[in-house]
Amino acid sequence: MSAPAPAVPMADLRRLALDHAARLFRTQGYAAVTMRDIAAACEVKAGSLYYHFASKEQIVAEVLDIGVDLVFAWVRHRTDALPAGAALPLRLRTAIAAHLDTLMGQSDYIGANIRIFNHVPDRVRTEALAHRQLYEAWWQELLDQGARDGAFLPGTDLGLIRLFLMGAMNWSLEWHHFDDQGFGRHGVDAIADRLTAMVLHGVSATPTPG
Amino acid sequence: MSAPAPAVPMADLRRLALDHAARLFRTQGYAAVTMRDIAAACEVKAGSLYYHFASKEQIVAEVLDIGVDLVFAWVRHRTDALPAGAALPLRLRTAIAAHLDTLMGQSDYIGANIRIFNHVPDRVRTEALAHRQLYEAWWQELLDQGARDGAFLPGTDLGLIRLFLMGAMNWSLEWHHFDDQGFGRHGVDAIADRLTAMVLHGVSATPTPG
DNA sequence: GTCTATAGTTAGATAGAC
DNA sequence: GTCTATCTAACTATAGAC
Repeated sequence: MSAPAPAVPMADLRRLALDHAARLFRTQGYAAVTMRDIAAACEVKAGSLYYHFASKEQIVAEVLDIGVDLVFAWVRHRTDALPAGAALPLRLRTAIAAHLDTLMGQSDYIGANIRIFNHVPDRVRTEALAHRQLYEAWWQELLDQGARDGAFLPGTDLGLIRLFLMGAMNWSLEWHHFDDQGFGRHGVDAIADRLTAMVLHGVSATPTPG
Repeated sequence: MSAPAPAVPMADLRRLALDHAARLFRTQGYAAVTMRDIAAACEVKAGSLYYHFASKEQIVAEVLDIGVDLVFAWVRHRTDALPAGAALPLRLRTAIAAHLDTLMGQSDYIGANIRIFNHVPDRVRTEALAHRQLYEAWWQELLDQGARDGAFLPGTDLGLIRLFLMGAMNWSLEWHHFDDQGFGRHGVDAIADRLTAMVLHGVSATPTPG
């Protein structure tokens, strides 16, 4: 089972251009990718893109939002499929696996979002930030619900824990490659298990002090 | 005590240009920053930069390497100052605090390194990667030494743990701002304490299963 | 060491043919 | 719906004045 494609149907070139733009933005950055580059990847001429998009800014704005939509939809889909009373460790492990699955899978969209977010024009970034914050709020609520259920040590700053966790997950973009001989050999689920275990129980051989 | 300035003396404009280039690359990306932008920030004309640098590629190559040099020097300085027999928890906490101190302090260099690494020309990235790997190897050795001292649970994959930790630290670029009302209110040491505690002992209220 | 001026190239975007 | 052609502006880098 892998993350679904975007649900919104669209003209072939429009969808193809977004796919290629996401890949090019992720690998080369925002300013380095030209409308001619995107068009060439689609095997059309640059002028054709302007039938489907008003500007380069519109393309990147859609790419950024699709990235969040894809990962958010897949994480919700997987966690919604859990039994109603599932406890925090299982819910957390499932959400982590789904997030990593999208990052490490076929989605250039969320990779582009993470890598070029700070480098897009101000208007685009402001709107993309609002979109991203809805997703981050979902994670915060996952953790806050766990706290209400008594899953965490008293005094745990779950805002900070969420940021540490997002960083640990999103940094996998920098080291995970499906075709390498390194950590790509780990399955996504195995990596998710390790990260969940570290966040919840740590890796120290000695018990928590205090 | 804060991270030191680069140790290599250089002409005023050369150093000034690197400082501004690092800041501009971090905030805008690589391709989006022009030689005219860097020059304007230094209050000179673009042609003047070519007395000090052969090309834009040379500027970005130096910025990337200085970023690693700054954080590596500060992390080593702080950990070298520990007592000879310091155990892993203290060594890890000190290294994490030093790394975060550089990221959250005045250094745009390491911020630029992290944010534009994937978007610089191939030659530049290849050389910057080799430089970066020396620093990553230092962290791996820190953890491996801890393992030899019995500090970690048997079966811990310290390669993965290092990647999770680097991600949690480096992602602070995305949320830490000294002038905000958010997590910028936490001191660097307090954040380092929380991250060290999570990695070593986790945040679960219940003991490690199994 | 910094400047002006400019060569040569390429960018985003548009108009109108087909 | 895609094309060709093109506008205006901006880019890196260089040459040579000062």
